[in-house]
Amino acid sequence: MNQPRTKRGEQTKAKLLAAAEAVFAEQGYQAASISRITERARVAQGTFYLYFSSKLDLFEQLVDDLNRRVRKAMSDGAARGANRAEAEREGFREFFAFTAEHPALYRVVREAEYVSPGAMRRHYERIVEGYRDGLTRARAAGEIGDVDPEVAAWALMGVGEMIGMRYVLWPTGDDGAFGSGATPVPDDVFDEMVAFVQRALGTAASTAAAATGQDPTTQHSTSQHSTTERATAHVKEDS
Amino acid sequence: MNQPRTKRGEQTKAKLLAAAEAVFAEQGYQAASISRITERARVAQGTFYLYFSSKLDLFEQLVDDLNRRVRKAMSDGAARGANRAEAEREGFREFFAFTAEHPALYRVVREAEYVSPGAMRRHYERIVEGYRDGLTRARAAGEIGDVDPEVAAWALMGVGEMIGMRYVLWPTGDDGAFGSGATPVPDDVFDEMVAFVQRALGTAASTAAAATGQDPTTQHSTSQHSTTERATAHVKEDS
Amino acid sequence: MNQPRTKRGEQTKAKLLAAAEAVFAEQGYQAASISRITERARVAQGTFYLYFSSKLDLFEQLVDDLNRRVRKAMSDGAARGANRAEAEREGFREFFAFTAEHPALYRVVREAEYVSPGAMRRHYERIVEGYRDGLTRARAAGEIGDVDPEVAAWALMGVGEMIGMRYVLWPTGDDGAFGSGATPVPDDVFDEMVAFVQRALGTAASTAAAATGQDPTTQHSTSQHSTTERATAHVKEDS
Amino acid sequence: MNQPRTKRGEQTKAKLLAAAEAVFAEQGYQAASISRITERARVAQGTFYLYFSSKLDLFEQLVDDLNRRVRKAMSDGAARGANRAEAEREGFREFFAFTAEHPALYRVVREAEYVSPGAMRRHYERIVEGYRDGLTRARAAGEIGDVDPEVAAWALMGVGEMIGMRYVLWPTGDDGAFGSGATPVPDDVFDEMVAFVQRALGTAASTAAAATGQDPTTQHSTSQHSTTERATAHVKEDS
DNA sequence: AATGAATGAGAGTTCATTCAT
DNA sequence: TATGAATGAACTCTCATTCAT
Repeated sequence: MNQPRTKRGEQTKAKLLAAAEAVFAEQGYQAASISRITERARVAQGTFYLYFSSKLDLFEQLVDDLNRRVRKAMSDGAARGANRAEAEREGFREFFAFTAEHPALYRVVREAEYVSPGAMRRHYERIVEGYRDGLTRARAAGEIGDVDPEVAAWALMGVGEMIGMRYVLWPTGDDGAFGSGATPVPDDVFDEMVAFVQRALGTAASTAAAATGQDPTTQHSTSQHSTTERATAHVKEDS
Repeated sequence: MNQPRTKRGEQTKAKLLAAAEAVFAEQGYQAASISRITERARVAQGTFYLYFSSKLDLFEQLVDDLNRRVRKAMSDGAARGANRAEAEREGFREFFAFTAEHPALYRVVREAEYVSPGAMRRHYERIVEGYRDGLTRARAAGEIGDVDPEVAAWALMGVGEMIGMRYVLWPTGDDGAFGSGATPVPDDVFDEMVAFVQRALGTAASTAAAATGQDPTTQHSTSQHSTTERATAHVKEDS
Repeated sequence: MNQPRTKRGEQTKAKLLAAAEAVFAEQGYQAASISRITERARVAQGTFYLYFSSKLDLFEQLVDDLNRRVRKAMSDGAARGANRAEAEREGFREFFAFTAEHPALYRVVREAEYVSPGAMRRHYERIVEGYRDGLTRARAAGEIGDVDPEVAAWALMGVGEMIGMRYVLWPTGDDGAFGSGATPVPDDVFDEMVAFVQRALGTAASTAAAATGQDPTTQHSTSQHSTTERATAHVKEDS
Repeated sequence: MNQPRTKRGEQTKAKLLAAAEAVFAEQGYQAASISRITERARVAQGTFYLYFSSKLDLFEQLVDDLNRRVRKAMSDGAARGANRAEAEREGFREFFAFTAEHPALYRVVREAEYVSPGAMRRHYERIVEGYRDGLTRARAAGEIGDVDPEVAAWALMGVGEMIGMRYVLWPTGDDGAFGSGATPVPDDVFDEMVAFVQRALGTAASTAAAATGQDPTTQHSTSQHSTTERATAHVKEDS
């Protein structure tokens, strides 16, 4: 409920947040009990209420915190790109990396509609806001086609969320249970998805690459699978 | 637990499923209690266990049932389209209509990760399967670009889900609560989204329209924003 | 929460009410826990909430029920009196008898200010109403002096409550703990109190006795139940 | 736990007692938490246990303190009276004034049966002791009738408590909640109550007045009901 | 087929109290 | 003297599920 006023208190609150993230990721918000969280944090149950007024309060603090961090990661990634196309690619790369490292955010937000609609909307809207502003600037700069930034931003959000869910969070097995080691998106899927998005937006490099016949997939460094070259080459041929 | 053996039993089970859908839509799966469902169905609590072995069983039956119906609606919509582009458009139209009419499906599936991962994956995979098969055929027929049908199908699923969430289910106000009357997607947003998808897929008509610069928005009446003019250029030619 | 719909349910609710009265009498409302009540009633904790929506609901039902019964007892007692003075005496006699038998009412009502102010006021006001109506009629009939029925009724209520607390409920010892066997008011105290009240009201017999210098307290023996016949026998002689 | 040894300590303890009185008055003993009390006193929770060994200890210290002060107020009031009748009247006046100013005492004592029966009995017995001694002396002096001082003292206590509760503490509205501004007893009710008591005791002036039939109510202004005329007949003669 | 009473584990939360600083 | 973090037992209440009728 109150902010910690001593170092010890700060540490305790941090322990609780970390434990909560872990427990939420494992069991989800509803199934996670305060007692399991405090147990994992190795504090007494009563201690929880020193720093959070309720389970919901914890939830909202955690979502807001993770949301801030995922947006930071995404914009840092985008900033790393030398051009619009690279910025898009790197933003998504960071998004998936964050998802792999913090599955709690992802899962808990999807569960949040009935828990805290406000927190859920805030989460999506803030990410979309980032997309939208980037798209608006890019359109003004002629780097992308004449898309509606708002609608496109929501569409991008959807693509990222669904691809993330399918390829980052789902276990490879077919048993429907969650494996412990969430894997990042495979390179070929990632490239395919980026190409999908860039065609949808009419991103310049993509178009240019299509025009020049260059294979734009060479521009990224960390590709691990050889199957991705073909990913967006077709665009030119199609047009 | 068993299938009803009499007409009366069938009606009772149907009442329970309808009540469950309504209660789930209002409160979500976790918050919905058997007693609230039986109350709404106007049967005694014990009656519930005549037809469902557990709350989870009900959940899975309901999700599977709604999934079957939404896929039917989508494929009926797509079949109505005279060409590929129209099929895409009409499929989405039905998807959003179904979402507006059955918010329970939507909301409950998002909550389902920790309730029944199997049911959740099955739901998405079945829809994606439909997309994928359609895309595979369309690509073979040269109606769309050279996209990976699997990845593109997941991306489409993501776009549909997110646009549906944002524009069909969220109330217009900013209060974060859910209004009672879910509204279908506004026309201009719908057009913009369809155009986004068609550019991403390289749907034939779309590309052609983009090339000729024609404005085909006259085909539907209620478009409101100027950003949509180019979105569906192909339709005219198609018609 | 709901009324029982079967015989078994009725019995269970009755068991709960009886157990609650006993536990409230022993420990008071605040200290009594639902689990102690259900334990005493030999039902599961959850059963409690079949018939009461909360601890407070139980409290209010119990207070209202006991209030109804104490007023019945008092008015039955008063009706037994052959004249005004006897009616007063017998009403008080029943009040103390009820207090001895149902200490829960007494104790719980005094605790109720912060629990359910409404229930507390209702309790007192209903009893006072009975007094007030009786006094109003008595004054009209010239059986008592010219007192304000409302204020006098509250004063009577106060006398009864305090004498009851002191002489019925308090243990004889000085240790401040509660004995198990609450004793009814000793005869001499009872007579003294009745005389006090009758002087205050100017009850006919009392005044007459005062005038003639007789000591009306001598008229009765120490018996409590069967000895009452003669209790107000003098009244007639006095008048 | 210990008595404060410094000026600062004394102030802190005083702050705690004042805060406790306020919180008890607002919420009652059971609902009042140490943390709310220390919060209101603007000290840390741990500080509480420097001066009180437990919540119960605080309770008993507070009750004893307030008891001392109410008895002082009452006996000061009584001493102001020029004769027996006036002493009675002024004692009650102070009692109600104290009740209005310190509702905590009143309310908390009624709640105390299960909290600290000892403190409760002590509270009542000390006040009754004062009444009893006064009545004993008055009877010896022939100022009142031949009443049993002990029983009459308890009856007076009851009258005072009930009238105080009804007319001082209860809000005028019918909503059953407590208003913030407790009002002292209205004049007419006060007069009526004093008359009731004086008739019960056979206070000299009262009897005399009754005999002469004089109306002495003109002495105070706000009398509202006609039923009070005869109530304080003696006063005139006394003045 | 249908009822509704009964269960009991487990949830979130509060609180008087202790203790290291 | 004063702080505030930490404790853990105990509380009220909910719920999916079982069972006798």
